[in-house]
Parts: sequence; structure tokens; C-alpha cells
Amino acid sequence: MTNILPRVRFAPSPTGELHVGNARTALFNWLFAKHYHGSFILRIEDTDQVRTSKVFEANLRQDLAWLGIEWDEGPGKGGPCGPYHQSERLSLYRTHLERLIAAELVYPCYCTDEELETERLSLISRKMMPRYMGKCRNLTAETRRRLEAEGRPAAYRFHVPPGAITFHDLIRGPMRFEGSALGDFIIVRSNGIPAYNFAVVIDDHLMKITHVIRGEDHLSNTALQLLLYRALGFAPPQFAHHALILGWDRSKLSKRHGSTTVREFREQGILPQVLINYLALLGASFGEGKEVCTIDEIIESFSLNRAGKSGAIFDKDKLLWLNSLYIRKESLTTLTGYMQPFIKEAGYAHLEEARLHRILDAVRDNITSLAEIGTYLRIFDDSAYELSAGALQILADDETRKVVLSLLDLLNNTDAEGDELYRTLIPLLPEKTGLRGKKLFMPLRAAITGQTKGPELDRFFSILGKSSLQYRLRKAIAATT
RNA sequence: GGUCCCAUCGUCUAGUGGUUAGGACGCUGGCCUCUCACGCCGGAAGCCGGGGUUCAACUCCCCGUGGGACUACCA
Repeated sequence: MTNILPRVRFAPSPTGELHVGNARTALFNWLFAKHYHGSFILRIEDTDQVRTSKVFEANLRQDLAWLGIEWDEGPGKGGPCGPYHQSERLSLYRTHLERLIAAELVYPCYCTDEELETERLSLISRKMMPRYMGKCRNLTAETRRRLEAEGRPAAYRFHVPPGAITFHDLIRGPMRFEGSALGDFIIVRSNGIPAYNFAVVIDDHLMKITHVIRGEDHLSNTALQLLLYRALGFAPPQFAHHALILGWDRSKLSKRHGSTTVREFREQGILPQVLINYLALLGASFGEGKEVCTIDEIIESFSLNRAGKSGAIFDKDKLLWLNSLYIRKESLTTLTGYMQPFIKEAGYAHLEEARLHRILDAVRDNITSLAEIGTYLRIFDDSAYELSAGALQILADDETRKVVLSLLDLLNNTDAEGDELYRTLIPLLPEKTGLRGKKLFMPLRAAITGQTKGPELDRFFSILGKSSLQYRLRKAIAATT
């Protein structure tokens, strides 16, 4: 590694929602930049005019921001190496294409889709790696003129020289590919739009990228890109290819495996720090068995050596476990912030903050995702009060109803309020009813909460208050007599 | 089919020639005498197979086997 500060990039194409696999790549790059005090650049690869969408781009930027992954240069931020949309860099690619044409390192290819398909099938049937065999490589100037005259559009192919292409991958070690097995690949399509491998090389060079950290699915592209670096006379960056995130069947994580996008996890009530923590942990380790880390700790301990070489299955159970852990540890204020959309959705946006905090504090141990808050908010809402089947069953006999009546009686004759209620009233109950333990508490729980399980009972006394308790006990009695 | 990559409990991992193979999720037994949850204490569960190298292999090498990625005028 040199003494200059590293520059890394995340270069997604906005053709869909941000996938957790891509988010992890973005995270690795961002962590690398943070760890070494370098720069993290966001570049939008929007050369596929058909699949690219501005909506996806907006969502992508929103998702990255939600995760806390900020870019130093890129869309909306600017920077010395812009523009940061490939669609705005077309003239740059044109210039470099012309250099390659002049140097005779590329040539126009007039083959049609059908011709290419026929060749591909033929090679496969002969058990060979499908690749372009160079049909248009040595066309005479005359033939080219004729094909142009026919109106055949030309794509530009790079003439791949034979010989080994080697490089040292920062995660995988020495890599070696054979040029003669590759086949001439297209660098500029017949519509004039550059192909991925060409645009990437020019952009990474022009943007002074020092380390290309990306998924293993790009490993074989690296050979092609290295060829282009050499042809263009550019010094290549360092490469690091991390393993992919897998679904339960060990294939690359995709839609058929269920939720896979950052957006979906946010909507399911996963905290951003949790997703970051989990993604950083997946297929890696923080050392000393530490699994729960703050962003700063993750940045501090980040290292490419730490990244595993084999794919890791996305374990939703562990993600949920981590989420519940954060929900229990997070401060009430920030938790409320993230909880807001879910509170609104449950119809409790109007709830005063103090009450909300008390409820949250009472139920956070029971919650795994933010989306579950609605059902717990309802338990504390008198207008949503109703007895579950289990509660009704408990309240079905006279002995348990006696407990409820006794408490109601005490409630009607006490001066105690709020937090005092539980402490002063409950101790009187065993004597009054002759019951204790489960026989005493379950009827109370059933009558007060309408449920057979839930948070500690004393919480209900202090949060609900006297009148609400009286209301609930009366309703419970009415419903069971 | 071809090229390339990978291989420790079900899952995520620690381990770099000598360890009772450690941790976490999940599963499971118990405790915490209202429930659920939380928490605490236990348990079951692993080095893909075969050859080498070595006094000694989970660890190094080779061959199998298994899994994965790529194989487009998508990125």
C-alpha cells in the first residue's frame, strides 16, 4: 500500500432496489475509506437506458443515507472527478475509444445477435467456453465499407491478446486468467453506449480509485479490465473481491429467498445500525468473539484480511436477534425516532411523548422488530381494550372474578395514585381474597390487559392509572357475568 | 459443458503443526415463585473423503467430492 490516501467507490446501477448484498459492498468500501481516512465515492452506473430508473436512484440514495453511509464525492455532493453519473460521461468514453481505435487495439464488429447466438451454441455443443471467436477481427477495409453501406451498426470489440493475466487480490491472493480463453469482448455497443467493463476502467482511473472492493461475481471481469488498463496505459488499482451473501440453499441471495432489500428490512422494523452491524459481521469477524459493535468499533477493526473467502448464508434469525438486542439497549429518544413511522401506522401518532416513553420502556423487552409496536400500543389503549379467548377463560369462574372485584373495590376506596397504586394495593389482596401467586395474578393480568401474557403487571398500574384500571376491571366483570 | 473461486457444529465464525477444537444465532434442560419476554446457569451439535509431508495434522501439499460465481451489444 502506498502512502497516499485510498480512494474507493461504490458504483451501483439503479435498476432495482438496494439489495443487501450491494449494501454490504457499499459498507465494505465505506468502512475501508473510514478506517484509512480515505475517500468514498458514489458513482451511478446508468448506462443501461432500458432498466435504469430515476426512482431507483432516488431510493438508493435514500437507503444509503438511512444506513448512515455518506459519500465524500458523488451525486448531490459534487467533487473534483465528476460528473458522477456514467450517462453524463459519454464524451469521456468516446475519447478513449478513439485512442484505442487509433492504436488498432479494438475493431468494429458487425455481427448480428443471431450470428453471435449461433456461434455461442456451436461452442457449447463442442464443450468449449462460449466466447467470440473473432469473426470481424480481420475484416478488410473494403468489407467494412460494404457492411457500413448496408447500414449494419458496429459495436467495438477489444482484441484480447494471448497470454496470462495475473493480479494479486487483496482478499483471495494471487489470481491468474488465460487471455486466449477469453475471446474479444465488446467495449462499446452498437448504439454508442460503452459496455460495463470499458466504462468502469475509464471511470476508476479518472476518479483516481486506488482500491476496487466488490463482489466475487466480478472476479472474472477483473481480467478483462486489467487488459483495458494495459491498453489504455493506466496503472490499475488494487482489487479485492469479497464472497457473496447466499440464500438458504447456498445460491446467490435473490428475491426468491424472501426479503433481500434494505428497503424491505427497514419496513419490517430493522434498525439501520443493526443492518450495518449484521452485514459487517456476516462472513467475517470482529476479533475476540465480539459480535455487537458500534459503528466506530467496526470502522476501527475493519480489515480486508478479516473478510471470509466463502459465501455466507443470510441468517434472518440472527438479524432479528441483533435487532431485539439493540431495541433493548438503545436510548428511548432515538428508539422513539426510529419507531415513529410504525407508531403512525398503528394510529398512535398523537400519543404524548412521556406516555409513549413509558410504554416503550415497559414493552421493549418483548419486541423483536419496530413493526411490533402497534400491538403493544393497543394493549395500553382503553378504546382498544378487549378480552382475548385465553383471558375470558381465566375469568370464567367465581374465584378469579372475586380477585377482580376485590381490586376494583380497593381502587374505588384508595387515595393512592400512579406508581403508588401497585405498591399499596397489591399487598392487600392475598388477605382479602385468600389467594396468592398465579391464582392471584393471572386473573388480574387477564382483566387488566385482556391478555394472558405481556409485560410486568406493575407497569400497567403506573401507566394506565386509576380510572383506566377501574374502567377495565368493570368491563372485564361485565363481560364475564 | 468451459473458466475461476471456495470448504470447521443446522447457520455465522475463532483457530494458521502439538487446543478437552473456542464464541454467537437457532435448538434444548434448569433457575428467576403471575405469564410472555429479558437475564443467569447447563446440554446436544463440527474439522467433507482419500492419499501424502511430518515425531505430530483442522492447520501444509496432491487427488477426489461437494458447493458457488462467471460464461450477454446487464451491470
